[in-house]
Amino acid sequence: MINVLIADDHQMFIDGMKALLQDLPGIKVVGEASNGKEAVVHCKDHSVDLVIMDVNMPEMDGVEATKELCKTNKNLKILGLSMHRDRHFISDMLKSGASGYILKNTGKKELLDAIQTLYKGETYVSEEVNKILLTSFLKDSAKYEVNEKLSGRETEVLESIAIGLTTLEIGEKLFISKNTVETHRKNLLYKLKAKNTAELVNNAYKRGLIN
Amino acid sequence: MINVLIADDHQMFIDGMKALLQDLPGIKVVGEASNGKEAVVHCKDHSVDLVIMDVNMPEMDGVEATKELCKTNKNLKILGLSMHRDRHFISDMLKSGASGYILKNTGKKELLDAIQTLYKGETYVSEEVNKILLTSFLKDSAKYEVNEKLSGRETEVLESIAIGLTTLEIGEKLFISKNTVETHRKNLLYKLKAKNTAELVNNAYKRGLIN
DNA sequence: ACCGCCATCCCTGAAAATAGGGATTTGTAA
DNA sequence: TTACAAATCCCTATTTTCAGGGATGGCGGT
Repeated sequence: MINVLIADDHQMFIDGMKALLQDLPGIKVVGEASNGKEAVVHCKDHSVDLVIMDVNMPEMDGVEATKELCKTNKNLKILGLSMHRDRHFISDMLKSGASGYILKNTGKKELLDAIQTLYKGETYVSEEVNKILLTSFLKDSAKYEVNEKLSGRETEVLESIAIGLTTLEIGEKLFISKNTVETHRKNLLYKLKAKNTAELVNNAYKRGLIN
Repeated sequence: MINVLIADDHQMFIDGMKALLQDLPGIKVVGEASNGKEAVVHCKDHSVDLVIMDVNMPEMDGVEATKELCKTNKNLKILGLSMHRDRHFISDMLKSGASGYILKNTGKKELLDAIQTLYKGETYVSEEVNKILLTSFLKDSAKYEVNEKLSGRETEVLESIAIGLTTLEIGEKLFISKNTVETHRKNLLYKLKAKNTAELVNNAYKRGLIN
C-alpha cells in the first residue's frame, strides 16, 4: 500500500485527485496540504511514501518543500506537478530531489504510471516533460544558465514593477534611492533574460514568480 | 439524474472531477471538453443538463462558450469555474448566462451544493465569489466600467508587447506604422486600466487575456 | 582571511514609452 | 443612411527605461 500525500493550493484539485486515487488499488491518500509548509509538517508526523507536489504554491513553493523533505527523509518519493511547461520548474524540481514530473494536462493513466514507477525507486517523467527537457538540453540555454533565484529585495522590486510603479515610486516605497532600484531592475532583466519591462513581467508570470 | 459535462483544459482536472462526481448519487458525467468549442459541439449532439465550465481555455474561452450554449439551449445550466478571484471573470460569466460560479479553491461540498442548486433552477455563487461581487459593486469600479473586450488587432499588439517587442518592432511585425501601434497601446492601457506597460502585462495575465 | 552574493548608491546618453492632442477610412449593425 | 467601432496614421513634449560603465559596505560560508 502506497501512502500518498497531495500538495496543491486548489482544494478542488485535491478533492478530485483524492477521488481519483481512492478507486485505485494499492494507493491510499493519507493527507493533503495547501502549501509547501503544510506538506513538510505533515510528512514529519505521518508515514508518507510519496508526495504529489504542485510547484506553484503560496507560503512555501514546491521546490523549497521538496528540498526540505528530501533532506530529512531519504526514502520519500516526490512527484512534481505543474500546469505550465516551463523547463525551469521541471529542472528545479528534479534537482531538488523529485523523482518524477508530470503536467496537469496529462491523464490519469500516466499519473498512476508515475506513482507506481516512483514507488519502485525509479524515475518517471511524462513524454511531454521529457521532450521539454531534451530540447532544453540541446539548446544553448543550459550552458549560459544563470542563477535565476531572486533575492528578497529583487522580488519586492519585481512585484512593485508589476503593479505599475515607476522606478522613482518604488524607491520611495522601499525607502531606497532610485539608483538602487535601477540596479535591481537591471539584475532582474538579466536573471529573467528579458529585454524590457513587459517581457520581465511576462517571464515572471511564466516562472510563477508572481501570483 | 443530472447529466454533467466538464470543460477544462487540464486533463488531470477533468479526470479528478469525474472521479469526484462519479461517487455522488444523481449525477452522471456524460462528457468532457478541453476547450469551449468542444463543449459547444458536444452539447449539440448529446443530452446535457449542466456544464462545469472553466473560464480560461484555449480556442474558445468559457465566456464565449457560455454565450453560445445559452443561445441555443435555454434549459442548459452552466456553472462557471476559475482559479483567479478576478471579478471580471465572474461578472462576464454570469452576464453571459451562467447560473453559478465557484472558485477552484473551494471544496467538493460546495461543488455538489452548486450543482444541485443550479439543477433546481436557482442561482449559486460561493461565499467567496459573493464577497468579490459585493465589494466590486460597492466600489466605483462598476460605474466607470468600460468595454474591456479587446479587438483582434489589440490582442495581437498586446501579445507582441508581452514577448518584449518595442513599438517599432511591433509595427514592422504587423506591417503597420509605429504611430498606429502607439494608438493601440494607448487604448490597451485605457481598457485594462494600466498606468504603464508593466501593469498592462500584469492585468492581461490576471484577466486571462494572455496564456 | 578571502570570495561571492546582496544591497546600496552614483553617472551619462540614448532609446522607448506616455500624455495630449489630432485625423481618415472601412465595415457593419441599427 | 447614419452612427459607431475598428484600424489606420500623424505630431510634440515629457517621463521613464535601458545600456554602459562605476563604487562601497555587510554578511555568510570555506
